[in-house]
Amino acid sequence: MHIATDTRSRILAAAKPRFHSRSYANVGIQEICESAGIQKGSFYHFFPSKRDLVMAVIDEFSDEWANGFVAEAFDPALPPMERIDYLIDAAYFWQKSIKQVHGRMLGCIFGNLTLEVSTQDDILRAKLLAIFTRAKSRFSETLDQAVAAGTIAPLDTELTAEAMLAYLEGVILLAKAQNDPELLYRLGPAIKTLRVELKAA
Amino acid sequence: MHIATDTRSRILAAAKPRFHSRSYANVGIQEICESAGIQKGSFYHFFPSKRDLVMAVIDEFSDEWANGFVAEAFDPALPPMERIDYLIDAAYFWQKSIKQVHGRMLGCIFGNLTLEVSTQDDILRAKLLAIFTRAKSRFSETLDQAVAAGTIAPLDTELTAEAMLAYLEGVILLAKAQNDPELLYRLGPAIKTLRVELKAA
DNA sequence: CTTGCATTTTACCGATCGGTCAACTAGTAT
DNA sequence: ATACTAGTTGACCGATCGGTAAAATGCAAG
Repeated sequence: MHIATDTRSRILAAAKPRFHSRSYANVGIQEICESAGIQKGSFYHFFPSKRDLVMAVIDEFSDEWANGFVAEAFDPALPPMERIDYLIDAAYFWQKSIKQVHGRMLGCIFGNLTLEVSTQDDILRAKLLAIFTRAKSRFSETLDQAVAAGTIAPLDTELTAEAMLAYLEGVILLAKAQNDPELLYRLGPAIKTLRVELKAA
Repeated sequence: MHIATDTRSRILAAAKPRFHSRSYANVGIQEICESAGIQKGSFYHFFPSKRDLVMAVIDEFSDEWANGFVAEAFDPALPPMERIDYLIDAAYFWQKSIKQVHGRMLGCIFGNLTLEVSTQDDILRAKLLAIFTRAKSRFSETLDQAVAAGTIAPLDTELTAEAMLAYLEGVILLAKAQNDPELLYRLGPAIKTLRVELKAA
């Protein structure tokens, strides 16, 4: 591991907040290079294309969440339904802290990118879909355990998990439209009222 | 009303499907002019800027919906909660028919634009927020009537309406990530299970 | 000392971006 | 006939886009 790989991480460090706070199309390679103190040719030594860069950014965000709030929230030591509360809380506080620093509600980078690029780039769409699929399984495992524990009545855990994920993304979308993370606080807890019944056999 | 105003509508006709199927940044004025058989200078005779164009596009979509499916769905003759079913159905069939023609799930242009531009352009954000606010009040009126009719137990109709709107947008987002409108069919009906309780006084 | 490889720099590519401007056309009203 | 105006044209602006290629640099192993 050379110190030189530091260049790659400087590029990522410059790209991450930009893609999060603006959009895929609105962030240029040149700007990233300037911010990283790098020449454009050097950028293309580490990333074959802009798409590869944003995929690396997606991975970084994904890892950050998986090892951070998500790991805390989906702690097996917590009662299942409390994990969902925890996740909503974490999302709220995160968005709120970003707004305090940045002045704006930036929302979920996965949702942002999905709506921007998924009709134009199937590879990016697949990448983002994989993120959502993983998130959904965290929810469905939790719901399975809640049903097993008798905390909630039996339901279609797969579909309800997907519904909860959709709801979370939707609330973040609306909060972004209002530039106000407080909407997450007001609407977040209702996620637990969502139910998709089991289909009769 | 001159025939010449036909130019303006040709511009809009070219712009609408493009902004819907791609993104704000990815659609250029030049492309729109070519598709409309128009010179660029002519475009700027009718629209002061790209932003004004997209606002006109937003208005057109909004009017289309308001006079179409939304008017049908929120028909006072229907029992309140059936109106919501109707709206979900309409959204599903619309997305499905677009996919059949276009090959892709395009989603909701208001949601798409919101996530793309709302950190970068407060005027567009305000415009989109107004769309959502109007949509929310359709939901909340419906819920008010459902509560009054005793169809559903009392709840916070304002917040529940907002939750339902968020859920709808979220489901469309996830469906777009999967490029599959069927998700709307599977998850849509669960919208009626959402509840935000009245705050104790 | 040399070979080889990873990294970086510099200059460049054609294309496109949103937007401007002055000249021109056509129809209308006086 | 003339003057005014809405509409249209085509050329043009500087800036930026994503990406490329070749030469230079630094470093490490033989």
